[in-house]
Amino acid sequence: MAQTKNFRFEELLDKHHLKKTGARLRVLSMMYSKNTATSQPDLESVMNDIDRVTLYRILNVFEEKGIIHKVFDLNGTANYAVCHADCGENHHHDEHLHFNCTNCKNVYCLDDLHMPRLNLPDGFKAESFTLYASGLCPKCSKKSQVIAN
Amino acid sequence: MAQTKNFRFEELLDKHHLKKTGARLRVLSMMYSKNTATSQPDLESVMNDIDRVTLYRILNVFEEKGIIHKVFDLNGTANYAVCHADCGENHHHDEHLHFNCTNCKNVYCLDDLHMPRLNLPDGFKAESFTLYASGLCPKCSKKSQVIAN
DNA sequence: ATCTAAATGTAATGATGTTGCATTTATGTT
DNA sequence: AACATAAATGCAACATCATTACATTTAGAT
Repeated sequence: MAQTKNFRFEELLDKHHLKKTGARLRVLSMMYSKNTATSQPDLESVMNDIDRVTLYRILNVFEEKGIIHKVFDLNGTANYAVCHADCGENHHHDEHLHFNCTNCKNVYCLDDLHMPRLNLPDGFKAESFTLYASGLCPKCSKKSQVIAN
Repeated sequence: MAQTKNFRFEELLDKHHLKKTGARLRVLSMMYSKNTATSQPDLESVMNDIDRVTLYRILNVFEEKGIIHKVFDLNGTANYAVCHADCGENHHHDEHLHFNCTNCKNVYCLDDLHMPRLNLPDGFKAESFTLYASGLCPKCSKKSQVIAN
């Protein structure tokens, strides 16, 4: 199974004309295994043998290629999540809800919740929308109930 | 008129039990005179006689008091805008659209566009919503037309 | 096996966020 | 009007993050 998955990631890199390096495969494998977005500090703490700058560049190139998209959390730090939709080079579709838990700080991409159509005031030409929400995620809202009782 | 305005800002500071200092009045006057959000670098370039840390703390205390609210632009840098709605201490209502122009980088608060109600997946307890859009603002979309012709 | 462009590591720099402490100032009280 | 004091400011310092330049290594084509 691990092989199947790895194979999938290698294909993905091929498709975007990126060399299949260990670092990139590990980053992909980590990001695809989570249902929350990942910040660079997160990556650094897990893969402390890979240089900070390398991670920075991996994230950048993945974003350019449309493999991941960037989303800022409540503190303004960048988090990255895999693009499930059809993102292409410099052409992102992350018009879903980003939910930032105020307790565990995780950022969830809720892909099913799409943007409603909005009428902008005269002159504004929107190219993309993003929706943010903050509050408690399922795990943390369960915990806070337990504590309250 | 300048006096009328200043008087208004002094009242505002009084209301929140903040001392009426020159730096604070100037920050208020600048922020209220613009229809876009202001980043700390913006403030620093205009008021280069005031210390960076002082501006940082002014922005923080204004946000705590609900005088301004924070919004991150496409680069993840904090921008601040005056709260037109009824924001109180640690209690913000910035659930309107934040429009980030990709050309001039300005962030507009479009207060009239409120959030639609959304049904979150089970377990998610949202406390606040924010809506982002990016694209061209009226000024820049006009310019780009001129260039195109 | 070799070659080359791409990827990585290292070093360095600038911007920003944040805290501690000494000094100054706004404002209530005498 | 002078004073006392808590609040506000300025300065120094440090942490983190974003970003670039350059030297070295490596993946993949020949």
